[in-house]
Order: sequence, then C-alpha cells, then structure tokens
Amino acid sequence: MHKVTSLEIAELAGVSQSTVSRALRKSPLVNPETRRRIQRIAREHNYKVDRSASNLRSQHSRTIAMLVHEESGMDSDINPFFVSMLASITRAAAARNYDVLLSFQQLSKNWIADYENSNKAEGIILLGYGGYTDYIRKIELLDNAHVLTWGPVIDGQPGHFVGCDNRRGGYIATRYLLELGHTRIGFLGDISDDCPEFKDRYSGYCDALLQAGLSVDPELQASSHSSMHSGHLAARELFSRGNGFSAIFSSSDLTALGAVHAVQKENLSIPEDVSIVGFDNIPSATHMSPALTTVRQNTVKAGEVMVDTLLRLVRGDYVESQLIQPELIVRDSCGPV
Amino acid sequence: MHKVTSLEIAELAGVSQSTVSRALRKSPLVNPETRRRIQRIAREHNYKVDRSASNLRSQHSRTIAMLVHEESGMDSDINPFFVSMLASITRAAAARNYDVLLSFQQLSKNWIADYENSNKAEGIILLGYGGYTDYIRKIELLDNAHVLTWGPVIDGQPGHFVGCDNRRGGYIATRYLLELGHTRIGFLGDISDDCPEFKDRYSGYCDALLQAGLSVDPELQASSHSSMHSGHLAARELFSRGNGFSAIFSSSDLTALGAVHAVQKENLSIPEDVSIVGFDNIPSATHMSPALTTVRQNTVKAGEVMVDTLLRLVRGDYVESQLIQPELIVRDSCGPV
DNA sequence: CTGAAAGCGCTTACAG
DNA sequence: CTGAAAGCGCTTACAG
Repeated sequence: MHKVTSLEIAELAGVSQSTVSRALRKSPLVNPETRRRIQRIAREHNYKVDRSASNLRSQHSRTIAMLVHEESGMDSDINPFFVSMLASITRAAAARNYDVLLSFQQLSKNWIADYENSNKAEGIILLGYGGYTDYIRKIELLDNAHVLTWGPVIDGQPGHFVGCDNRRGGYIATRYLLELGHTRIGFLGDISDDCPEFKDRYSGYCDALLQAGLSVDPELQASSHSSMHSGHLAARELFSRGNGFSAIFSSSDLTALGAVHAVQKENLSIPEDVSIVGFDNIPSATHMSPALTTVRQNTVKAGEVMVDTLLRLVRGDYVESQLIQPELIVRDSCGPV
Repeated sequence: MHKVTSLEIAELAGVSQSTVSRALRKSPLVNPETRRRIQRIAREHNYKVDRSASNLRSQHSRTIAMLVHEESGMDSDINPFFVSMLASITRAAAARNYDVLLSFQQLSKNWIADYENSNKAEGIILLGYGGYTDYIRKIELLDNAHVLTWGPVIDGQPGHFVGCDNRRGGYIATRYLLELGHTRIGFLGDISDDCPEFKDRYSGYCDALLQAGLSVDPELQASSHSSMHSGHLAARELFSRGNGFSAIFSSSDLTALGAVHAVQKENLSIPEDVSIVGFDNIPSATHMSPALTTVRQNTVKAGEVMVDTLLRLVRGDYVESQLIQPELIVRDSCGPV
C-alpha cells in the first residue's frame, strides 16, 4: 500500500506543498475555498499528516506519557478507581489532540528522563499507589521534568500534584453518618505518614466527630490498604475488639467491599445493623447489594484538570497543586441507627 | 534546557555523526572501543536518540496502538481481566522495544486508518467487549490494516484473533465439579451468538455433562454478561426457578462475585451448600472469601502472544488465529456434593 | 493569499 | 571500520 504524502495532494490540488500543509493546519492564510478543496482531496485519498515528520519539524510530540506504577507488582488488586482515571486522562488528552503513551512499571528516574529526552512525550502523568515516602524521594530528583502526579496535596512537598480534597471527603462522609444518629463509627484505612490520602480522610472523620461534640476513639480505627482482602481483615479486627459500632467509614470502596463480606459473615444486615460508607465511587459500588453509599472522586473532572495542568507545566506556566472537590453519593448502605 | 543532538556527541567523541548513530544502534560495523566511548559520552550527556527523527528516517514508529472499546460507555464495570491484559500487552511491547499508545473509544473505521496513515502506530490491538455481531461487521472493513483482536476464535471469521480456548475452559471447570459429585450444575452466562466466548464455555460445559452420561437441562442456564450485578440477578433467577442445583459454573469471575452475594442472601454457604467455579482469575478471586476456584486465562502469555502476532502481521508474515490454553485454579469455593 | 527554500535530527547506501 | 551526503515528510520564515 503506497503511502500518500502532502506533495502528492499538492499535485492533485494544483497547489504547492506548503499550501497543502497550511490548509490542513487550518491556517487563516489560506483561501477558504482552496482550503476546502485541499481538505476534500486529502480525505478522498486517506491522507494523514505524517506525525514523525510533523513532530520533528515542529519539535512537539503532542503526546503525553502515563505511567502506572505499583510497588507491589501485578498480582495485587488493581483499584478500579485507577482504571477510571486512566480512561478519563486518555479521553481528556484526546479531546486536546494529544496522544497517550502507556507504561506499567516501577518508578525510575531513567524512565522519566528517557521519555522527554527522546521527544516521545512532552510530559508525564504518574498514577499509582504504594509508599508515599519512597515515592516523594524519587520525585525530588525530577523537579526539572514535566511530571504531574495524582496523589496527596501537601504543603511544601516537591513536585506537582493534583488530588482529591480527602479531608473534606472524610468530613462529609462522617457527618452524614452522624446525621443518621450514629455515634460509634469505625474507620477502615492506614493512617500512617506513608498514606497521606487515607490520613487526610481520617482527619476529616475526626473533624466531624469533634464538631459533633464526640471524642475520637482510636479503638475504632483499623488499618487497611485499598483491597477487598485487606478491608475484610480490617472489619474483622474491628469486630474482634468488641467495642461495638453501628457504622463504618471505609477509606476506599474496595476496602468497603471486603468489609461488607465481613459484616455479612457476622450475620448482620446492611444497613439495618451496620451502615457503611465507602470512598471512590468505583463501578461496583452501584452494582453491589445493597448499593454502596460512597464519596465520589470525580474522575472525569480529575482527568481534565490533570491534562490541562500538565500542559501548562509543559508550556512553562506557573502551576499550583490542585484539589478536586469530592461529593457524597447516597445509596442504600446506610440507615438510621 | 538545551536539547543534545547526535552531532554534538560526535564532536565530543571526535567522530562523525554517522558513527555516533551506528554506535548507538549497536552496529557491528563500529569498532568496539569506539562504540563504548560513544555510549559513555552519550550517557554522560543524557543523550537520547530523537524518536521523531529516527522514525521519520526509518519509516517505522516502533509503536503499537491499543484500543479499549466499549459498547456501553464508561459507567459499566470494567472487567479487571481487561486491565490485566492491558498491563501484559504493555509489558510485552516494552520488552520488544515497542511503545504503546492507548485509546478508549468506540470502534470506528477512521480511528484505525488514522493511526496507520499518520505513522503513529504500526499496528493495533483491540480489546473490548460487547456485541460480537456488530463488531465483526466493523472488522470486516479493515482487512488491510494491521489489527489484532482479543476475542473468540471462530473458523472462517474475518480479521485476526487471539483468544482463550473457551470450550476447553468450560470443559475442565465442569468436569471438576462432576468429579466432586455434582450432577445439577447451573451455568451463568449469555450463550447467544452475540457472545461466542461464553457460548464456547457453555459448549465445554455441555461436553463434560454429556461425557459423564448426564443430559443438559436448559433450565439450569441463566443469561448474564460479565458484571457483578448481572451475575447476582442471574443466580437469583436460578434460585427462583426452584429446580435445585448444588453447583454453579459462572462464565466470568465478575459474574461469580455477584452469584456469591446471591447465594449468601439465600442463607446458603459456599462451598457447603453451593459450589462455585468462575472464569478469568481476576485478582479479587484470590482475595474474596471463600477464595474462588476459577479457570485462569494466562494474561501474561496472552500479552506476549498478542504482541508477537501483531508484529508478524506488521511484517506481512502469514498469521493464524491462536488459542491460549486455560487452566483450572482450585481454591476454596468448591466442595463435594 | 501563495510558492520556493531551508532545515528539524536522524539512518543508511555509497565510497573509501 | 569511518565519513560525506542524501533524504525521510513535514512546518514556517521569507519574499512576493
């Protein structure tokens, strides 16, 4: 199959190659009628501008790279939330005429440098989970590169971040449970410095309790990372402590899914005996029974903000970390105490 | 930040630009010592070959495109199985020095043509679900393009496919349940022509039953596509028919997850009252309780086979559809009748 | 509004 | 084993 070039389109249209190039780039310099004719001929011949040539000449790849990194290897639960983010970012990029290169790997300084130095991508979006402290150490080495991370937004941290207002998310979830009359509310999630996002959700949980005149009982918190298995274990630990609780705020939906199993194993009903609120609004949250009340992180918006922010970074504009506002989605997993 | 070129590396190394190019491409023509020196200098200056220039000159993009398409829009369950495939394909491509462009969108003839005509990608991998009949109609329009699909392998179908030996998978799952003494085995999955993969799994199920001297009871089959919600409904339908069964073979793990919920809602225990076998071996299958016995589709192998097959297609080699052999993973969700 | 021309940074056939 | 040179297919400054 012969490859059509702009020169051939030019001959067919009876104009110069430069005019073809201008016409297809919608340059205002070209006579509208000429432009239309050229576009028609290009379409008829399935002509597409060669991206390598275009990139080389213009020194822009119009491509961003998306790196999904995991500390723990591939056999862990991949959080469906990240899959949504992946899709949103890809769509947002497409809408701005950018392509997305995908890579799954450990985070390495080389990988990042390679993508920019080789002109494969103008900037990089990092999605992942795992230890924050390790992570931030690697990010520090990269401050010249155009790298944007989905994650916790913390004052003074190196690098550029976009993330959810986790504290606010924790607050609205807990306040909702308080309004239903619950006073003994469990919290499922790792609140160490290595998980600042969960820690912030916990802070919001504490804010709500204190504001309601209640105290925070550390016995009601059980560590869990974002997986069904881990959530199941954490909920069981809460039960085994025997302190009694009528509601659970789970720092992720996957964790909540595991907790639901644990509750049902105790022959308790949701929401009659135990109310549960999750975090993320993954697709399964709608489909499980009872449908899960949860805190939605707006992935569509997040994807757009991330792409726009990255492109500003690429242009050299000043960029601040940004917070996406979460929102409570009320479904069937919570009831009055 | 100044961009380093091969010409500058050449000056630093005291050789010509062509020699730098050869050295970095590991050409045997270059004196080994010279090559090492050039490589060292390139490394020290963070030099990376400009991909646009390299691609333009060599007329190869060393990139494949991966299109994840959905009939049903983004708010459906994304099957974790596809996420594994995505990751495996990306890793396999990376191992072969290929980049992966990602796109989520409806399947369109244009999209495909654009990627090849613009030299963005040498070939395309299609991952998705939804109606097979619609799908095959679109594939038929593309037979010149380098497109490979993960899906059902059917004699005489247009296009190029790699898929799991679904019939065999259905057979080994059902045979295992038969060996445990089950004779009334439910099947969850859509067996219409629009879902040839599930239909094949059902054929394998029938094979095993017939081979054991049992007949196939259509009342024991309930339609379901691959989601928790749909699996939950299908299992409930099976219960409501009141025919009695002691085991369920579910045509996907997501469906099995929904069925587990339905069984537990009936106050029945797994595996004491009902045994369940799934299909896919998604990460949650390990983590749920009881851990799910399932048919594993080897996504790592599948990713490698897909990339290799696509690259052969790109080279113009003759390519046959290929089957990946499934394997039964025994966990805790099945017991003797 | 249009064309001729330069040049982006490589790869590789050709000559030695 | 090495270098000089052509050329991949565009974009865009320059001249008209």
